Amino acid sequence: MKDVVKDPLKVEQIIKSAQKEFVDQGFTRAKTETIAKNAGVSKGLIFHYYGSKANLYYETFVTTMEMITEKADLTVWTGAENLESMIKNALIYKMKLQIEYKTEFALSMQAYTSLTELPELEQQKVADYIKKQMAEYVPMMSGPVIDRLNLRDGVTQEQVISLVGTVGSAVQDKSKVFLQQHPEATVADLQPIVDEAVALIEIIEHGALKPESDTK
Amino acid sequence: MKDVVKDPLKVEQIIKSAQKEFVDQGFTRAKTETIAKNAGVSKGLIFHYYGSKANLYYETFVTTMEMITEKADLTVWTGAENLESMIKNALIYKMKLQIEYKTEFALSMQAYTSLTELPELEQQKVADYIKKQMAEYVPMMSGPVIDRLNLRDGVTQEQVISLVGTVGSAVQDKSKVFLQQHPEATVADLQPIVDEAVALIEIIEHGALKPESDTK
Amino acid sequence: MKDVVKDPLKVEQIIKSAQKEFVDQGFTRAKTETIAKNAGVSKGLIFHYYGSKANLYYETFVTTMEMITEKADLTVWTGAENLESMIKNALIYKMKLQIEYKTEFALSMQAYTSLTELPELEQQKVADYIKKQMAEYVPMMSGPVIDRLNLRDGVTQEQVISLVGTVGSAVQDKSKVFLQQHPEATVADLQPIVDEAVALIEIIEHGALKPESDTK
Amino acid sequence: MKDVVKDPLKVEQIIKSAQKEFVDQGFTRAKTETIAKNAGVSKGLIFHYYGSKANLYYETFVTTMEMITEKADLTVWTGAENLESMIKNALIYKMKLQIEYKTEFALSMQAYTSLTELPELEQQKVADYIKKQMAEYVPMMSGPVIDRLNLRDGVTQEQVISLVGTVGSAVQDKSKVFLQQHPEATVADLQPIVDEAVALIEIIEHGALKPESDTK
DNA sequence: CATGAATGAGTTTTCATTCAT
DNA sequence: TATGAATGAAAACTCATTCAT
Repeated sequence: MKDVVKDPLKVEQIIKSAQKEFVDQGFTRAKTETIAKNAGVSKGLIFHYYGSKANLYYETFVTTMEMITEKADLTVWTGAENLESMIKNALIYKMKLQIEYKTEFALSMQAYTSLTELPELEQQKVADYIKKQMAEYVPMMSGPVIDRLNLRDGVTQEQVISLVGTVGSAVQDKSKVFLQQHPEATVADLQPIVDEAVALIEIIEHGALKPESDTK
Repeated sequence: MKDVVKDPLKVEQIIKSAQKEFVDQGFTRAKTETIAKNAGVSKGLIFHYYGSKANLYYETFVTTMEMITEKADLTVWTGAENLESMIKNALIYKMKLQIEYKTEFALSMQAYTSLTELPELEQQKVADYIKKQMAEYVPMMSGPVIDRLNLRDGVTQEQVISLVGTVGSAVQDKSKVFLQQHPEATVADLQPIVDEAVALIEIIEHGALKPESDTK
Repeated sequence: MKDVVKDPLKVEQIIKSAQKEFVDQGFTRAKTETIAKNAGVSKGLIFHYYGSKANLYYETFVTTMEMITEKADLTVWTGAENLESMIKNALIYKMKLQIEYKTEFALSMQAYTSLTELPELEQQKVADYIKKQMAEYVPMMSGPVIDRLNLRDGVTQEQVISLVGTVGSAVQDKSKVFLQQHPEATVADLQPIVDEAVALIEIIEHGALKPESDTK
Repeated sequence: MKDVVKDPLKVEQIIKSAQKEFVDQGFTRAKTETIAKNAGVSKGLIFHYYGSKANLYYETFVTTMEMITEKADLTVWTGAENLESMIKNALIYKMKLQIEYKTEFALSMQAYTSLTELPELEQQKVADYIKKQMAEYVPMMSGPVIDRLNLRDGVTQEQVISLVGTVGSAVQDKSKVFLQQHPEATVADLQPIVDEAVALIEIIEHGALKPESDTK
């Protein structure tokens, strides 16, 4: 597929249409016909560009992930003074993105879930991409703040990252469901979910930090 | 389908074969032909019993969930003195089950993930089942112990349940991946995952409980 | 099939159930399962007795025809003085039967129509039966009256029989449709159809008979 | 189905092949595979064009009816001076068509007969089409001549139309059977059937008209 | 004799993919 | 390069028929 010359405009239309269809229908029930129609191109072009539906999925996924990570402003993670404010900032920022790029986020969250629907090869490729991303981003995102935390004896940075990550995922899940049910929601509407999460982070913080540093 | 007389032995063989095929291939790639062959019955019988592949999935899922919940010994949850030992006991017990009933657990964990592959109707039915289960079991399992905990001011039971549940899910995910990669694993092999989780719970406990009670 | 000992009661139930199902659904869409269930016997027995669905159809058809012709009181045809009264009597009598034996009549009328749905062999057998019946009954029924008619020169008995038969068929068709739409209809409700037909017969009579005899 | 672009040539081949298969085998026993093969197209294309076998039947039926009515030269009906010559002309003309378009006519005559084989929806659609056609054509065809007839007192136009129609149907039935048995028959071979029918019409005419007008 | 659970051949239908234009 | 009509392999599903009990 590498040597096929692609019209950037059409690529954009195809990917956008594919994102929507894959998110709405899942990989299996998504129809290339529908994707092509909504993209305003022919079915043939999609296969010309991407070779197969499975590879279209992979490319759509990768493109989407790149777009998301590109938009991600790491400073909201790295600039915070304590866990609580970091999470709060990060969550709010993420929710802004999640609202603005609803479909893209949904796709990224659905990817792991869609794995079994894919053929062997693409299954592997998507899984590898996710693994690579994880390895790269999770520490990068939380590390700088974690470094500055005054952890209790016996508590490791990895544990804190793990707990925070877990809570973050849960928040993202809740937001997704909420956004599916309220497509016109704003950040304000998601505030309760943020507040809930922040409260949980507070508990974690209290449990992870040395008493003297356990005051904000 | 309710009034079709079913041979319990064949039902068992079919469900078992279906569990394996659905777990291995996912709903879409699973072939009724293969399920029938491995169950030692005819394709026709499966349709005679279950009406459609989608409904076979639903019935397989429900049967599996019932089997799992039936095996679940709630006392491991309800009998513990503190969060840490409760989680420890529960996790170890759950892992034993997860090893013994690898396929069943995999199916139960895959269900949510398979939703988009199912036709509308079954999608709804599976989702409803999951929702109902959640509502029923989560509080029942963690409630009794949580009740006895001496929570810090400002920390609610719901928050603790939420945190513990989140960690539990993460452990289950890790175990599943591990078991896929090491099909012959024993509980001992999963011990590191348990230990990790227990450490996280300790942090949560420390963060959630009043200082005076925060010593075991 | 001849050497299979059959329980007369069960035969009756099967035939009755088969008549209804074949009439309601047509041969193709009729299900042996449904026939067996409504007959209160097992599917197996039907095949034990009749060997195949197609042969069941044939036997049902023949039994039905025999029942109808047995009930037919030929004197209503043979006793009349003129065409008009013959037809009138005959039609009314036939309608009584058609109301009383709705399903049986419907089956007999549907038979020709169902031919293409049958396998070669039964197609032939049903067609032969119809042909034989026609050859036997039509002249027997109208002959005696026709013999007594004083036909115009150039008008043959065959022509009159043909015209009368044609009108008779048309009436039967109309009655059937009417009975389908008004299952609880009585002979009185069908009177308009009879009157219409009688008027047509009057015209035929007028056209077929010598002027001097053309007055009742 | 309306918005699928269809190659007129292929449509023609498919419809032609479908006509033959449906006439030869009836709806149920007709195989889409056979239709496709004889049409020189793939099975897939037929479903692409028509969506289902049942709808293919409906479209084949409608196309056939349209072709027949298009070919029908109404002047043969409307131009005649008296009943007898009208029928004679019409029958002969119709038989020419029936010979030339044997399959098409056979399909049109079989339609009513095939109704029970079709799924509910198509059953309805075909029945509706037939009803609509009937309502539209019968009066148009016979009306103009009937209008000019000098009917006896007590004889209505409707009655004459009814009788003539009945005879016409009977002729068509006979011709169809004859043509099935003698596929190479010409109009001349069908002459006896026409003559028979004309004789019947004469009788009707004699019976329906005022004596003074009852001479040609 | 009678049963009805089980079979599997036979069909329809779907849709990713191809390829002539 | 782009199209989209056409393909046909792959699967789900049906139901008459069988046969062990």
